[in-house]
Amino acid sequence: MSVNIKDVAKKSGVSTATVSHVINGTRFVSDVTKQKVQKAMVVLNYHPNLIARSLRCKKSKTIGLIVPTVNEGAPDFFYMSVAQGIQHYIKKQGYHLIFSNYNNECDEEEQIQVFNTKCIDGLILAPTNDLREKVRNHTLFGDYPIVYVDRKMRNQPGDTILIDNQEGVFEAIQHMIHKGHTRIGFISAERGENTSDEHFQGYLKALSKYGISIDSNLIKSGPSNFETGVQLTRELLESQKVTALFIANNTLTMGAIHYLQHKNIDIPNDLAVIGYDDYEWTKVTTPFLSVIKQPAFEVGEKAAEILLSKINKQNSDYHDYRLKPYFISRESC
Amino acid sequence: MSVNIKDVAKKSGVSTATVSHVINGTRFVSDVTKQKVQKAMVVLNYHPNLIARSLRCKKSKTIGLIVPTVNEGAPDFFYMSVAQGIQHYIKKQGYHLIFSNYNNECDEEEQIQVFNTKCIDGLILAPTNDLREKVRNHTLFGDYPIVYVDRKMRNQPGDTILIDNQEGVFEAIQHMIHKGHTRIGFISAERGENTSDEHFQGYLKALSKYGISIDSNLIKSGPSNFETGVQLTRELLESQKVTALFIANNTLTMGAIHYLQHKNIDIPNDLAVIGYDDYEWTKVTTPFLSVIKQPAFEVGEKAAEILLSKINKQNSDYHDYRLKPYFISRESC
DNA sequence: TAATTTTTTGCAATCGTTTACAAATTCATT
DNA sequence: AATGAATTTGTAAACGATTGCAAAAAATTA
Repeated sequence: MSVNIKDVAKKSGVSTATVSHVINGTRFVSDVTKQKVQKAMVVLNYHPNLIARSLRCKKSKTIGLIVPTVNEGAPDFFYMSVAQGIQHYIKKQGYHLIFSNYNNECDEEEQIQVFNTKCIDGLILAPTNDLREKVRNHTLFGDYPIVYVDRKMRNQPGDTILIDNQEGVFEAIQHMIHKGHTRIGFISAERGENTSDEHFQGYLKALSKYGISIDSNLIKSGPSNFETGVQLTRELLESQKVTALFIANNTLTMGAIHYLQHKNIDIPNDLAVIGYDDYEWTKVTTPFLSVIKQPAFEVGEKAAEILLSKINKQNSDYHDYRLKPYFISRESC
Repeated sequence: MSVNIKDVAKKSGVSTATVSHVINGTRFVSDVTKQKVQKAMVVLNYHPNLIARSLRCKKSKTIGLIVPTVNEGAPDFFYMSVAQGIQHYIKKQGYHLIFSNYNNECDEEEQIQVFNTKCIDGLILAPTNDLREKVRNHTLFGDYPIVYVDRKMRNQPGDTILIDNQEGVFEAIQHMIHKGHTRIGFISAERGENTSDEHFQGYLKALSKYGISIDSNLIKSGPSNFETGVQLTRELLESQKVTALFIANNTLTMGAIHYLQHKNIDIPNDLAVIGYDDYEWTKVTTPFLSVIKQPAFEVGEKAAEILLSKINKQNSDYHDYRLKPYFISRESC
């Protein structure tokens, strides 16, 4: 792989400038020389060195991605889909993705530092809470555009791609109401994060739209893990009479479903259920689970689209973009 | 980001050579100048440009990864874990990963071409059948080391990291036999791929070790999808009397479990079950599913380890490495 | 044919590092 | 103080592309 532009130039009897212009179409070259050059390129099996090109042009055609693709040991499917969406979009434009998943916050900062030296053209980042604080002081980022996904970064310029969490929950609850349910349980991750808060808002909005009063006994929340899902579901069902249950988090949904199956509760007759995230396991349950599906892949695509448009200076003002989740109606409600 | 080594040199009153040597520790520099240089670097917030370095050193500290992380629209968790394993290992060594997932074979070839121009230091590749044929003719690869994962590439030099498929199945079946089962159903993906063939060998090996005769009626295979899993399980259970069932493929396992839950079959009393791949959904089923877990993360780590050792010329002969799956004993068998 | 315009190409600097080679400085020795 | 050895630094050429500027070649015109 050590054949370079000079070799091609020599072989075809022209200057490197001409070869370069043939490659990039950046100025007129007569047909006859163009063909000489092209022939030389295939004969020598020449491929331009992108590193040299990057150095000269100060464009690497590479974007960085920093997301937690692994969460407490387990792979985080949401961010994986985001990554795939990005990949899908940028590939078409000849861009590359170098990616890096962080495990803790200190790590995250370090990753950004590394990316800075890599001359990335842009960055897609899912910021932790911690990072939001830190970045206020340091000059952490280089002078490339940044797009944030899933979480907002208030004190920093940049676009943000978000999920319309409220709308997703609203639709699900509304669907339940249309089916005649009025006592609807709601389980979510701990309040405080903007995602769970928005979920809760969606729940309230739907109930109030249809004039159903809020019963705080039907509302539970806790840390996002399997056991809590089991636990909260048990607490809810043992103490309250509900005809429908919405769980606003995938891991909690798994716990809930496990409990319900274990207790042989007839879904949807005894209890209608809508869960969160359309992962593979929702197709194993009996009956198949209706869910709110987050448009993770689309988030990735959108992030990539916005980022590339920023890189190419096609627009310069910052926006938040909210993508609507899908309600996937299967058999559980 | 336009502060470069010259700026540092000027600021600290030394030559760029000295700065470079301070950065890399490549020759002796007196303490006093070393400190001047280091101070200038922090004051200016200097970070060496890795692209320039790559160009000069012909080392990019970047490795490429080409795997099908998306398979028929659905994310492929196996390769995702592989990717994470790689990531985990190379990060510690200061390497980066650029990755690319292919959807069809022609795409795969193209991706390799692109990587060649990126000056990757090494490549990790899950080759398709198709690629194995193609590569015979072309000079497709650059002169970097290559490590193959999951599938062998016979006509090309390189190491291969494989899973000991036979051993995994053997252990599972043996476990069933120890529990007293003799009529053990076996469902796998279509024969022909070396993975399914190895699965089948494991089944045969276990049965013959314990002197259990082979009954071809208990052996089913078909394309890897949910419906086939349902279908084959039904066929097996309706026609044969079996007390245990092993499914050597995750998607087929999902179908099987769905059928069994739907039919209200008592696991493990009516039927003991061991499935394939320890994905999240195995913890939703009632009872929790015992599985053969493929060491995907470890495959990634091992691939990275071997590749980096090749890049650093620490060894030069090619090997196949076979990693043993884990048998995870839960409640279904 | 000479002058002028148009078409087509080449020269050489540049991007930011690393590194072979050599030069300057310091130190010890006589 | 002059010499040589040891220590410490600097100069400048790479790496492989792109591109502003200008020159050569061809075509047109007078």
